[in-house]
This record gives sequence, C-alpha cells and structure tokens, in this order.
Amino acid sequence: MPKIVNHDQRRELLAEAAWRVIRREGLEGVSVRRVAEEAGMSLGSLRHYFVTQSELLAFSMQMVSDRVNQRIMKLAFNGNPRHDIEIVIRELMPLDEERRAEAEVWLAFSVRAQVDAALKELSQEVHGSLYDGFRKMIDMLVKMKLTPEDIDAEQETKRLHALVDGLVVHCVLNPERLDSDEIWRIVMYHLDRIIVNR
Amino acid sequence: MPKIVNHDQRRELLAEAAWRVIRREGLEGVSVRRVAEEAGMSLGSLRHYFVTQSELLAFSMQMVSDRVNQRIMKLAFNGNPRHDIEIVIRELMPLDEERRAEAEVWLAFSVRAQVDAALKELSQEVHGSLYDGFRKMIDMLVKMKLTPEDIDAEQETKRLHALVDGLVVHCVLNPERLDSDEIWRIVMYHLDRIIVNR
DNA sequence: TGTTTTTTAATACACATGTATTATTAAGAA
DNA sequence: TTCTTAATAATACATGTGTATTAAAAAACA
Repeated sequence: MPKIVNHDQRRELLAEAAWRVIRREGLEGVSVRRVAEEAGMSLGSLRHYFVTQSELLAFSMQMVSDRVNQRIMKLAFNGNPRHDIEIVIRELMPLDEERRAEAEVWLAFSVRAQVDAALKELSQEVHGSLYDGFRKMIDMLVKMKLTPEDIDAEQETKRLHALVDGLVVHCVLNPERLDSDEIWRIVMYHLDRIIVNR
Repeated sequence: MPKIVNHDQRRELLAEAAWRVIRREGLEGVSVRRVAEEAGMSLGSLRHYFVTQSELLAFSMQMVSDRVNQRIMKLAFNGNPRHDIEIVIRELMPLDEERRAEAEVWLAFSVRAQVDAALKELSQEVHGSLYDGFRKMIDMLVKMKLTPEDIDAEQETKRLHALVDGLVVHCVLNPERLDSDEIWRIVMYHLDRIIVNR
C-alpha cells in the first residue's frame, strides 16, 4: 500500500500558506507556484491536493469561516446576555494575531467574491449567518426587556452588524489609527447604549 | 504646432475606463491593455498619459477621493446641524449609481493599499480626513447641546465613522441583503439616537 | 500648402502565470 | 525484501503581462 499522509491536514497546511501570501502580497499575489513555495512544497505536490487554483482559493476562503465557526461552537455561554454577546463578538474581531489574520484574509476574499462567482455564495452565506446571529442577540435582549422601549429590532441588528464589520475593516485597513483595544472599547460603548440595566 | 488635446480630461477618461474594469473584473483585472481597450484607445496611447501601470492606478484611486471632495465642497449648508450632517454623509454612501461606483472602486483600492505602498498614503489620508469630518459633526452637536449628556465625543466619532463605513461595505458586498434605501434608514436611525431634540 | 510636434499605432521582448505531462521517489503490505 | 501505489519533482506549453521601441498619422501655425 502507498505512503499515507493526512490529506485534509495537507490541504489546511496549503491553505495556511495561501493566507500568509495573501497577507503579505494580497490576493493578486497568490499564484500556485508562490503558495507551493510558501508551503515548502513543489508545484506538482500542490496539484495533488488542489487540481486548480480556484479550488485552492475556495478552500482557503472556506477555512476562514470554518475556523471562526469552530471557535464559536466551543464557547462557554453562561446565560448572561451581555456576557454571551460579548464572547461571540470577540471571536469576530481582529483582537489578536489569529483573528487579525482571519479578518485580513476574509476581507480580501469578500472583495474578490464581488467578481468571482465561485466565491460569491460563501460570502453571501456568511453575511446572512452573521445577520442571523446578531438578530438572535438583539431578540434575546428585547425578550428579556434589557433594551430601551423604542428600539426597532431589525434596525438595531443591522446597526450592530454594520458597526462590528465597520470596526473590523477600519482596524484591518488602518491599524495605526485604530488598534484592537480601541475597537473593542467602541463595541463595549455601543453595547452600553443598547443594553439597559434594570 | 501640434494637435492639442486636453491632457487632464484624457487622463480622467482613462481612469473612468479603469473604474469600469475594476467594477466588472476586479482590480486584478486591470491590465494596461484592458483599460486601453475599455477606453477605446491603443496601448501606446494610454502610455502617453500614464507611463506606468502604477501611475494609472494611483491616479484612478485619487480621482475617487477628488470627486467626493468636490461634491462636498459644493454642498449647500444651512446651519441646521442635522441637515448639514445628513447632506455630507449622503455624499459618502452608495445611494445612487455614481456613488455606488465610487464606493466599489474605493473599497478595491483600500484593500490593495494594504500591500501596495504607492496607494497606502492616500488610503490613510482619506481615513484621517473622514475621521476629522465626523469629529467636527459630533463636536458641533455637543457644542449646541444636541446630544445626550453622557456621550464621549471621540467614541461617538469612531462609532459613527465605523457605522457609515460598515454600511457602505455591506451595501457594496451584499446589495441583495442591504439596499441603498435601507442603509440610509439605518444612518437616520443612528442620528435619531445621538441627536436629541430640546 | 508645408512644417513641426504631439498623439497614435504596431511590434517586440522578457517574464510570470495556470495547467498538463512525465519521470522519480517513498512508504507500507505481502 | 519486493511489489504496488500514492506522493513528489521536473519540465513543457500556451497565454497574458508590463514595458520599451519604432514607425505612422494628425493637427495647428507659417
């Protein structure tokens, strides 16, 4: 029987190499040769795991979403709305190096998804999932009467969603002007204003 | 004497062609050949106006910023804070086709500026100018005592800035889920909450 | 009309790219 | 150890790219 290597693990290793190239040189710098070199592998080897460049890119994008989802599923929710909301949002923002890498790579893929049909579906799906997640947070707050009386759940959801993503984009594109501590403080500031203490 | 053409006008025509290519195929689709073809011009002609591709890209990015600034400078401010804030923000969001084109192109350039030193400066400069603009709006509101007492001007500025840009990004990347009417409604919703009527 | 100068067009070249093909290597079971 | 098969490496090819060079065309003034 043949030499056995963990196929999925190898694909993740290559996708991680792709992430590094994206962060360093942008998505337009991701040639199959460069990713193979970054992974310390030959072109032919890469091709055993990804037959086309499109496959490599789609997998690399999907991996961002998967990693974030995996972390969120492992979170220790305690039933306190403010706490549970905070720990979810924390997984979505570039507050440490791991999350920062994901945010940078995700932004690059999101922009490309505008003109690449193969990536569009995942982009839309994740946007929808995030909206649904934020919506659940807001609905929970409303249900527990922890919000001001005059709020509109849908508007509040879209506002929170846009604020979080806006902060992520600002932090990724202008880290000198807005560091990770600061964006987290602004999220706290916002939550302070939509969650009332009764 | 030679044939006379308006040099600057020609450069804008080429930059507009570049915008169209960016919107259709992404920034990675912008080769000098494709832009020349899109402008109905030969490669050699393009080269008379932009010696390198970098020049073309830098000019095309700068033109986004210039166009928005020009519109803002022509606005009819009337001294009513809410009105004046609204008409400025309206120029920054993809509420019609012209502004939508600018938003899409600007986002593409912003992401590339992360890995392209020639574009980084403008990206940062515009981010700073926007922050300063939003800061002036908030300061004006505070000065006129139109805000709740417990607000923090810096935090409110960053919140508004991130919210606006977050909505722009959402509308550009997911127009099916969030159209221009909706993002404007959310801006209004936010302003309703930071501007009190006394 | 003829002259001058800019604009335009055409071609060339070196290089990077995605993909395909072929030979070589390595690992595990008989 | 030997054999089988997957994994790896090397090479090839057509295409698109940025840039440079050279020839042709067009326009305005004398």
